[in-house]
Amino acid sequence: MGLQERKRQILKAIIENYIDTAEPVGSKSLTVAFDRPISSATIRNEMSELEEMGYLEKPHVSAGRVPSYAAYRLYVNELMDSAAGLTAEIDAIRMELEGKLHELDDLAYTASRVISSMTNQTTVSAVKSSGAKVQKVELIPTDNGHSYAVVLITASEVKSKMFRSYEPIDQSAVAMLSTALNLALTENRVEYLLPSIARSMGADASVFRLADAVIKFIEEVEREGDGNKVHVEGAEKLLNMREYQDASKARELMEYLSDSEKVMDMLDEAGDEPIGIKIGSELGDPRAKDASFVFTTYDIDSHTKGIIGIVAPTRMDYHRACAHLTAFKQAVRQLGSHPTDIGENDEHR
Amino acid sequence: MGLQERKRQILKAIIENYIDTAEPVGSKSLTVAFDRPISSATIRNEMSELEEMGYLEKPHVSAGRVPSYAAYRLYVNELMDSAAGLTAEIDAIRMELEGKLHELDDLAYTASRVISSMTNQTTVSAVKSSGAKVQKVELIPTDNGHSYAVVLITASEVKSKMFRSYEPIDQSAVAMLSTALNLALTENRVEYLLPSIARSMGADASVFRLADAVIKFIEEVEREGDGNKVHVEGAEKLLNMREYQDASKARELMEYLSDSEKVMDMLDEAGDEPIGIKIGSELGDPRAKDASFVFTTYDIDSHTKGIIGIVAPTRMDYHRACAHLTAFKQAVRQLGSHPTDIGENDEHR
DNA sequence: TTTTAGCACTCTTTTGTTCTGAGTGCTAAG
DNA sequence: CTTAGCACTCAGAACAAAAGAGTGCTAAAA
Repeated sequence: MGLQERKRQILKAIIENYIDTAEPVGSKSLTVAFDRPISSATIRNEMSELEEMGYLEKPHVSAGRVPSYAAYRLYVNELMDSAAGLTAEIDAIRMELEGKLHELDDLAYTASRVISSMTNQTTVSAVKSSGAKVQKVELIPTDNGHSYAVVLITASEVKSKMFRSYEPIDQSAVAMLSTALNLALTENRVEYLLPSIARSMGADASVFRLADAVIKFIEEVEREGDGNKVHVEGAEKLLNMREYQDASKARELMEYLSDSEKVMDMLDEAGDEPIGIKIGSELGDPRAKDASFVFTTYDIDSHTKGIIGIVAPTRMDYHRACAHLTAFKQAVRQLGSHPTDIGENDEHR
Repeated sequence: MGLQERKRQILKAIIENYIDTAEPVGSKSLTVAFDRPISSATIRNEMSELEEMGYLEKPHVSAGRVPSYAAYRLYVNELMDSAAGLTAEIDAIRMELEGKLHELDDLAYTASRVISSMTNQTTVSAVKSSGAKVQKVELIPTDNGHSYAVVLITASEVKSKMFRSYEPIDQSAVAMLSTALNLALTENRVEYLLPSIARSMGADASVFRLADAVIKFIEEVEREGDGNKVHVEGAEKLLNMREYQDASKARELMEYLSDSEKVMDMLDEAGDEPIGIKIGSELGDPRAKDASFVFTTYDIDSHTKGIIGIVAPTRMDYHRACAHLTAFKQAVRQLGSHPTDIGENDEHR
């Protein structure tokens, strides 16, 4: 159902104008926007057809037109100059980003801060590790004699936690426990370990309790990975936008952002496209119906994926957002693909 | 300069009324608020004196009166029913809190979420560890042969980080490095270690680099402690408040909250009072001049302090806020003072 | 001396009205 | 098919009047 070339041009101009000004655009203001000038009347005709097709709406009869959801969808799919043709700008952004993202460590957090301040928009980011397999456990005594640091190592991640016990713990029993735990890990039978420990060293209750706590921690790490926290950065920037001058509108959206596991879901669903774009109702929540989310996912390691994106009104500058995220993605790849001599990598959460 | 009893009563009534309604309160509406009824004219007289003394202001001549900064200060200092007389309510809140805060682990984050949702207000929290002394380092090889988990143990905290090296690292050299590092730690001379390592094992560049990275990490942990991140929870709740219906007002305050190291400063300054209250301009930032911050600090361990507080318009319900924070403080104390058999404790950041 | 009723006065808020301007849709001519 | 012209619509601004809330002051009552 291809749109004729001129309609596309007009629609594109309307959208970009609206993105810029947040104000309904009228036929007159468009006459200047073309090589061969067209009269406002002609544009009006086209506009009214575009309206019939569902690409434009008017807030009221004597306002200009405003792009509809369908228009934005079309815009990002077909009309927008693709990020591909933008290498120069992207390179510039990437350079700037690379200067600020030194380590994969804490990437999600840092990146959301940096991108939020570069774009002056709200960003949302999250990290999820799944299927992480704990491969090794270390029990490290601390000097006072009754606390233990427990360290788990998964494919490419360390997690640690401190446990304290009221009574001192018998050293040799802990050594045995450690061996047993690691053995159980390689054999994948951690869950059966506790009873047998109870049998073999039942006397020493404190070791048993330590074992219990450690096993719970192992299971938790394997089950939940990284805790899946979602981080919203620069929420206040939404309040700069025309469409969120109304406090209760803004509040709704912010609630959606902070409450939502939707972001995690997107990470799960995210296909292979480099940049994902969810427009308005595609976000699947009435509170976010006037917002869009442009995001990208990236791999931190084989078990850990990250997602980061920009949230803004539907009339956001998709082009710029894509550029930034593309640049980010490149910067990460470069950061990751370069296990330099001592590359610092992720940490505990 | 004690205020006569009746003036105090009237002022208190005005403040509490205003806290409740956010609307200037007039003389008439107060006549009902006393045991022995007083006429509105009398109240008007008192009010106008209170105004002269600087406790009341009027937005304009035919509105009621609004408490001034001085009034709030007086209120929290003298007028407000002290939290002490509230044990029943506090107990109830504490019970609820205890149900939700199981571990010191991640306390700052969890607590801010829980308190924000209980009070329906914005909370700010932060953790700072200072003077932490790294006492032990473990270098744990992971199976692939060229990555190392490095674990630091301070007084009561574990921190870990993964380092990768491109080439495999010689095991025995690492063992030596580990010994050297721990020795240097006990002797407090980590900073002198690197050159001597370079001398003794200069051949093996990868070990040298690992050493370098680990030492940097040690220094970073000792210097910066926990990274001092400030966490703001429930920012959107500000947008429910009358005084932040204006988006740009709200934006300013939110900017202040997320940008600010002021919270950290407060933690540093915080004296021994159980609850701190900063009203309006006391926050020392024009962006926060119409807000107040009620906060409390707590010890996670001897090197780690936390702060958590509630942010709201100056006409916030100080009483309730204090009750919640007092309850929180009690809950934490109970959590901490109870190093049960296996008490789970804090983690890496 | 203190309290209170009464009343004039002030100033915001609300409501209603008119006016203006932007932008459209339609018609008829190019 | 495009464009000029024009009547029409409607939101928002500007203005005016009315309503309402609350005060300050005065003079009488306690």
